[in-house]
Amino acid sequence: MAPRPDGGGRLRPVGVDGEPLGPVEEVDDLAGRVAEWERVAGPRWVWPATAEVYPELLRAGVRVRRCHDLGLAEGLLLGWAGRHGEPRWWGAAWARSRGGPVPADPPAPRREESQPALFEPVAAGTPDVDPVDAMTAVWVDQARRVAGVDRPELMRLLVAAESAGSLAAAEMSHHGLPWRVDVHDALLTELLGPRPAVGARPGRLVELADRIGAAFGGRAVNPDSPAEVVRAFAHDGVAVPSTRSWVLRGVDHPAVEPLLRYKELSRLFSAHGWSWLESWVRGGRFRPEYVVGGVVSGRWASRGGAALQLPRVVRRAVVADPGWVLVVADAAQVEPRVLAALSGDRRFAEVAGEGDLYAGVAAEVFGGDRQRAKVALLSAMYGGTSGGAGPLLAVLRQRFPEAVEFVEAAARAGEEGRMVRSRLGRTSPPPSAGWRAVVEQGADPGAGEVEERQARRVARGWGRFTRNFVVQASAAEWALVLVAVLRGRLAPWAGSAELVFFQHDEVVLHCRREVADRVREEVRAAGVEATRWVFGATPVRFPLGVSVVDCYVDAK
DNA sequence: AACAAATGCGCC
DNA sequence: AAAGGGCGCATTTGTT
Repeated sequence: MAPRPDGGGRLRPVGVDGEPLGPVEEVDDLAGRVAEWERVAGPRWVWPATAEVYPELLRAGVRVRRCHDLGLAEGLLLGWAGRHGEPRWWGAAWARSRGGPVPADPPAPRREESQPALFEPVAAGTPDVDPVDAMTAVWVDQARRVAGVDRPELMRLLVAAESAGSLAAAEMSHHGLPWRVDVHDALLTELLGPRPAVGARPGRLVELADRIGAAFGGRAVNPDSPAEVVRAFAHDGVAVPSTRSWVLRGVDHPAVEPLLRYKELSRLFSAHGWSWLESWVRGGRFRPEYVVGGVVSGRWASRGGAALQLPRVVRRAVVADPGWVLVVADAAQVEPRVLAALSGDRRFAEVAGEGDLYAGVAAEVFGGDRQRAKVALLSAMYGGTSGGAGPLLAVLRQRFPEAVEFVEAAARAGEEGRMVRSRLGRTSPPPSAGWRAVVEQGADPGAGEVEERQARRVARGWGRFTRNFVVQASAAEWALVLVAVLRGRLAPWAGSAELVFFQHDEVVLHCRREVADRVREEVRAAGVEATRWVFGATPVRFPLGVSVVDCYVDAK
């Protein structure tokens, strides 16, 4: 399908090999035609980019079951080939498949002009090519490239899940997260005082700033300025490297307590205060825009409203409509479970059965000390060794050698500048030319100690990235497939149960109270199904904590 | 005045 | 001995 900026477009049914099954249709009401096709056939829509096409369909009241997002698929396939930086929109993909010069960027949509923007790049090169033909060619070419990777069935799943995720993302933005402005406002007033005039600080912050000044002997100190705060501490004979909260917590000075409180409240005020409410909540809904695959690891990013960083306190304002409830599903300890499944470490997989994984590991090797087990595992997955994690990791390795070796191998690959891949085939970007230059300089026989040390540091840094990539990206895939499966399972409940929020390993649904129990079961079943899709017959379990609540803050 | 980097903190 | 993955956003500080 080739949409036009004016709401019309061209489409044509094709078979699985791209062969035409009917004529190209040119319609003025694309949404209406899509709805008809959905009714009679339920096709997989091949289109340029869900984020550009689907929101408008949703506004017209049209949902689709399946799609193939050419841009997202292109990104995955380019990444597989180690060509992460190249343009991934469908026009570039088309040019690439023809061996022609690849246009850098899609033309900006220009609604007013008669020449539809999406047609331009094709028209510019070869005026006689129909965009529907070009898109079909890209789709066929992508299928061919998927078939060429070493586990085509997994890449096929990834491409399908990414597209399904893009549909879910647009639907979540469309539906929105239920948001009670009155509750949020009351919360802000309770913590900060009444809403201040534009440009002014709320009363509670002014009061805390005064206390901070007084604690520094009456000097004027702007608590928002780290440099000033550091100087003020120095003046009182207290050397602090920075004003980070965790640093200040270890400092003995009367200004610390009000400073910490100030930081906390000032962040609430500036990041999720009244102006946030005015910018992002409309008609009782918070509608963030999700960027599917926006993070290298395949996690989603978001644009606007810091949707994926909603602080716990403001979740109090997320309240189901009357007669509705929120079903909040949170996958527990996904990343270590993913590591268990990825590595095939039998003993580790056993402790990654049902229940608390960290406790299981603790019982196995750390004498029941859950905290040490957690530190050891985080260090394995992130590459950190602070807080005495190094020896703990060594203990972990003795008991779970394959699991630890799996992440160590990924780290070595990164240190050597090689790429690594997730379970389904998402590929880490190659390191930059600057990185290679530094690392190679360090390996040079004539290199000095400084260069060697820098090279080692830089190489290890990239190793930490690839070490984490294999786990984080595979975890993101499990969650992506969960969303895709769940979306399918919820289709019969359209209008009574909607996905409204997704955050890495947590989904929130808004549904009528009377269907909540059945929805809860769908969520659980989707978790089991996602595990089977991504990892096959693994003994590892991915338990989902599912709460049915009126308010998001009450989940778990 | 406009832009970029650094700082700090929220989430997973 | 030290060494910690991925983001978005607001504010301050430094540069042009």
